[in-house]
Amino acid sequence: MSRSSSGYHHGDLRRALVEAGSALLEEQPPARISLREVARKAGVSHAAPYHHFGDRGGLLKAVGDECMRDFLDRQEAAAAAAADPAERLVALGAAYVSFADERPHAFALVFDPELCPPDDPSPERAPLIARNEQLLAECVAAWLEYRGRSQEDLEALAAALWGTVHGLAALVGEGQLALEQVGPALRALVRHG
Amino acid sequence: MSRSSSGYHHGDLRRALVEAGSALLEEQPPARISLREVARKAGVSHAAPYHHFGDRGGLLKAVGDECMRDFLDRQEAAAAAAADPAERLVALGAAYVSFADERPHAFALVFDPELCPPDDPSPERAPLIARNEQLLAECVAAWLEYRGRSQEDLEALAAALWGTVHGLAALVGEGQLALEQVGPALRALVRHG
DNA sequence: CCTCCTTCTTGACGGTGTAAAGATTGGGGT
DNA sequence: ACCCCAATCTTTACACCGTCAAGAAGGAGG
Repeated sequence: MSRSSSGYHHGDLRRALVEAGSALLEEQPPARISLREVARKAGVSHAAPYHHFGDRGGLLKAVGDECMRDFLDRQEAAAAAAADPAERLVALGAAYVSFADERPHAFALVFDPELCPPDDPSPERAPLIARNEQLLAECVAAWLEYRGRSQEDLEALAAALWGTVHGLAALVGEGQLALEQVGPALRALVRHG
Repeated sequence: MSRSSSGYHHGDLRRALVEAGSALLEEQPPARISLREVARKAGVSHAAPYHHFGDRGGLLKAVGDECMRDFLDRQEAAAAAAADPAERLVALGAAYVSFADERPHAFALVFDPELCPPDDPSPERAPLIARNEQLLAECVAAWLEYRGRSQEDLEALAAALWGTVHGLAALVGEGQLALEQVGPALRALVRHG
């Protein structure tokens, strides 16, 4: 079954393709990844992917889902390891930025509006998005309570923090900003109101 | 000279191609814009662009330069129209975000690390980058003085503000955040330290 | 054992980026 | 005035790509 080295019936081609795509993504931006190259890397014909993913976008989206999972895992692990709510918020942001720094193409794919649309209702993506939103909301809510403030503008504050961290991450991922500049930048932002 | 409708010697093909590319960019993301389609739109053979721009990337970069100019003009106009340094900083950010909202593909192109590398030393791009950095630095410096604070961490604060605004702009441009959420988000960020 | 259904291959089509070679034209030197 | 040249654009060609249609291979259930 899984030990068939003869052409047809690969065993678990879907996973193999996603892994091949993920491997290529470490060295190439999403736009440069071709379906045929992924198929070649997985040792199958160029049309094989079409049965598992409808088209090129489908494959890239599956790879993006994998990246999103990694991205989320990292945020959750960082949040879990923090002591108090303030540290937790910082750890969350640090995980966000360092992911973009270490895997810029994966980060770009996750936020590519063509390949990974933001309002994707698919059963693979939707729970990930929900979990990420919830994680952020929880951390911000805990921090607000920790500081003894009202939860009134929880949503707005969450959006603002998301924007700040996302912007720094994007700039780092695109090479516009060095990772070392992020820490000082955030410290300066806290210092001035 | 410029009125030659017969095939060869277009007159000002370079500009025509950039304009055709810019027009396509209003409806398509950079990745979907093909050299041949741009050439077609300009009424010229598919290999014509190669004499003016080395390759596809060259054309897209030229289009990106044009977008960057628009982007900068908008920021400068917004900054010039503001009364005091505080308003000026807000206006700068608002211009940044609204550009990403109105022309998401242009925004994406300007910050595409493949097509428009961040450390591009080319004579078209370098002055634009410098001008933008200077504009931000000036606005932040003026604001610091306006508030009677030290200019010590000017650079770090500029990076932080850039990150914040860029993040919100990117999220809006990618459809992850609605434009209406940006104002409340920033207000919440100011409210809490 | 035979059949069916899933999975994968082969082959083909149009589109793309790019390079090489050929056509056209405007302008400078005589 | 002419000729030649260099710049500009076209034509042709090639490899690669995404996608679709048809066919082969093999496992699962009768």
